[in-house]
Amino acid sequence: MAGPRRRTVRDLRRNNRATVLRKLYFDGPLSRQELGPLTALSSGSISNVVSELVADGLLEEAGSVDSDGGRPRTLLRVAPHCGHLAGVDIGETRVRVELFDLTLNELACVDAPLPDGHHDAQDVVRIVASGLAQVLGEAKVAPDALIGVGIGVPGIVDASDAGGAVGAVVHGQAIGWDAVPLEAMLRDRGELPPELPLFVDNGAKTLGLAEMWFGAGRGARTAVVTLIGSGVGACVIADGVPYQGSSGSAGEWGHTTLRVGGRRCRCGARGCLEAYVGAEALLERWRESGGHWTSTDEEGALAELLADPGAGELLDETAEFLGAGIADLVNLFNPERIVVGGWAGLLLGPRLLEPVRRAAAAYALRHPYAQTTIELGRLGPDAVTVGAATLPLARFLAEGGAAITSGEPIVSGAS
Amino acid sequence: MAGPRRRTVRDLRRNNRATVLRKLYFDGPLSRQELGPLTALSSGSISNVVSELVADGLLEEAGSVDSDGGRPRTLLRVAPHCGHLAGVDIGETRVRVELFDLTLNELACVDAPLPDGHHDAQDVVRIVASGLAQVLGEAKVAPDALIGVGIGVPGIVDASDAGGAVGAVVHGQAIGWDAVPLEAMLRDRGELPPELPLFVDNGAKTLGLAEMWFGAGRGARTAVVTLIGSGVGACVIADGVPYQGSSGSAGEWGHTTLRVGGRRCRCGARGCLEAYVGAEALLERWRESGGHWTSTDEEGALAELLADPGAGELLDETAEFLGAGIADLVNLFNPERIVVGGWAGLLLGPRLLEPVRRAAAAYALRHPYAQTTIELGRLGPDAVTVGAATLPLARFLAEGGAAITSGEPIVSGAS
DNA sequence: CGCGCCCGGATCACGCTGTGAATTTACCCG
DNA sequence: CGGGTAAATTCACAGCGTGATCCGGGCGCG
Repeated sequence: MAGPRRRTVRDLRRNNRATVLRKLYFDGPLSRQELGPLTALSSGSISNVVSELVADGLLEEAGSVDSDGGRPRTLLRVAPHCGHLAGVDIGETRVRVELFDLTLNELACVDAPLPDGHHDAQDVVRIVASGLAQVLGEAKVAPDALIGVGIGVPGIVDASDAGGAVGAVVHGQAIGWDAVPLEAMLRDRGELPPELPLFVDNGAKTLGLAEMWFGAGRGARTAVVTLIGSGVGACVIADGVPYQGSSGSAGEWGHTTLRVGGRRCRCGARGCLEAYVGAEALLERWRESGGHWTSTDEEGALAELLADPGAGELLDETAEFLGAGIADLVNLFNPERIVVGGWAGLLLGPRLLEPVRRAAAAYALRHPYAQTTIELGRLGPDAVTVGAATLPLARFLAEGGAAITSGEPIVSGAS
Repeated sequence: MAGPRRRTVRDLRRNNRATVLRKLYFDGPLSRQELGPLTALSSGSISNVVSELVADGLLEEAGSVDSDGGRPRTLLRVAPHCGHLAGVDIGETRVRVELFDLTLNELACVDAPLPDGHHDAQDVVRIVASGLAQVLGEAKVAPDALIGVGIGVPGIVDASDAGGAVGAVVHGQAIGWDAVPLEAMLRDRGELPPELPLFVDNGAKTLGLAEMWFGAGRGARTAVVTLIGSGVGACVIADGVPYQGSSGSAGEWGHTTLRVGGRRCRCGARGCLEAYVGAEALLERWRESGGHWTSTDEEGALAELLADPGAGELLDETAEFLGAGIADLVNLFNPERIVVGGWAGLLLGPRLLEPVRRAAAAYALRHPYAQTTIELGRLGPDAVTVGAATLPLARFLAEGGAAITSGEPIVSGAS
């Protein structure tokens, strides 16, 4: 597979650039002085690295603060407009393209509805490409000012190079995609700069990333963001980076078995977590127990369920299943934090969180459970684009903002 | 917690030493010539690094092979006696201390039985210390020729520094240990060289490591080694290193819930995997369904179960549970390989492997399942010591064989 | 038997790195 | 206007990997 790759003394500089850039990105404006201890670099190196970064336009000065009686320290920050990022959310019902500056402020956004059911991949690719062109135009950003594009898709993304096609391949049963070489198709249109970093990952994972960077997961080094919507998924963060597994399809928590031989799940197996706590399955169970609703969308229906005093038992049972599922995560991953997200998760949260915590405590081992907190997500489902944009951003920071041209094929899931 | 640490140009050399050392360790004798492409180092660097390592006594020449018409290449290999490793297995019924050379050949071994039930930690520590002294004496190895000691314990090892005590703290319900600061106790005896690297980890995990290094897991970068004995555990390897979680207690697969509200498990929860496929639980279930045995030990009893033609249904059910449990691992971790080990796993393997594969295929998602192979372990339960010795060895290789003196507190779980 | 060839390995000049002390710069205060 | 102070830069130094060059051992050809 991948040959061993470690190189020269130049990489030191790249790493130090990355360290400085990251520190400055996350921990606000800092002076060169403070940067030293924080990055374990000597004052000399800080000076060199910073002036290089300033020359490259990645850093800018941001005022200064007095230092009693001496030269004031000048603060540094990442220049928000030194590059732009795009996030794409390919959902089951719409495509959403959003343009951000480096600090992930929204600059422009377009939404394109998608007809129900199967989506011809070619069509979707066209929509994405024109959406990108549109947001760039709206915000008056040149295409080569794009640092990278992240795309969240509904389905499993295979980052392994199997199949011959270069780049990410998407298997999305929900929208009828089977081994769609999304990255190659997008590139082949020739509208994007040929070397533009392109990242494709599961939409649930990108949502999880957003939650980790800017939501309830902030600060945790190892965490699991659970996403409960119509179906159920999860995004596992180990040591600050998404855990990918051998082919990028790790974290399929929804199809974890909670009852051997139990309810039939839409994946074909029996007793999956999703078959009990996914919104679709939950409503189905409500109907079976005599519930009914008038809303035409799942979201409204679920709200009606929550308002029904007769659904208490159903909800308690759901909490037990969800708690047991979370306990599995606690036992297997031993995270510091578990975030319950997804539109259904956020809707159910206020009602279920406490019973879920109790169930998780009962089902999990004491020791790892004591290390974990279970919290509600803080970001809505629209954060998929933000999370997707996070992918090229992470790469950008990790490279120290270097011109990304060389070697290493750019593939989804690259950390 | 841990401040950011990255340093100087000297680390480059350390890394390259490590790369060369590792390559040579795993892929047998190689010439300097071959080493170049394999480590992505220039011939000059290879020359420098190798001569340094030879001067340090870590490498030695191992014959030469003709190169048609030119100067023959001299082969290099790691010097097996340039250092020694000790592995300790603290089991529920005995302590086992084994001494290895660098290639993990056994040099000496002592076994000390432990009385049943609770074990006073102080006693165990004494036994370990004297065991170490004994194997060193038997093999005529000086204590400072020890590269490090690895210890496998039955219980959860907390590597986080909570509690004030420096070093690994062990929570072992099975032997009545609660927050035993094993590392500190061992060091406080003062018999070991004060800077000797000491690693403590769960015995199941060290067994898993052994399987990864020398058994059925060889070559896989991400894998899960499942360990079925009286109880059930697992060792998760992500990208070649053990996945630890936030406090080192990840991989508690045995207490994953397979049936919400199901059988009571000895951990207190209901429906754990262990409550169905652990040997203890399996025998219990056999008894409930009318089985009986004459052996006094679980191993013999399990053999009798396997020989009983009337137990077919029970075994099929067990296979379904085990398959579902493995499917959970496949869905969550997306490994390239799953190894079924542990004494009970190995005993049940020939009978159960096929039905387990079928069940796993049914319960897991198609895509990740297609990426995985499910295999039997190849190492017996005695490999705990080998796996434990693997811990300091990994550190030794990662440090490029550098004198391990400085900085970084030496703690279990350090990768 | 001797010569030339060929290839593995060592050497060396070069450009690059981070370090840390000395130096310069910028601002406040009296 | 000059002294004091602390931030930021500069600079000599040691160390690294690179890759061209050099050395030397053994084979095959004449």
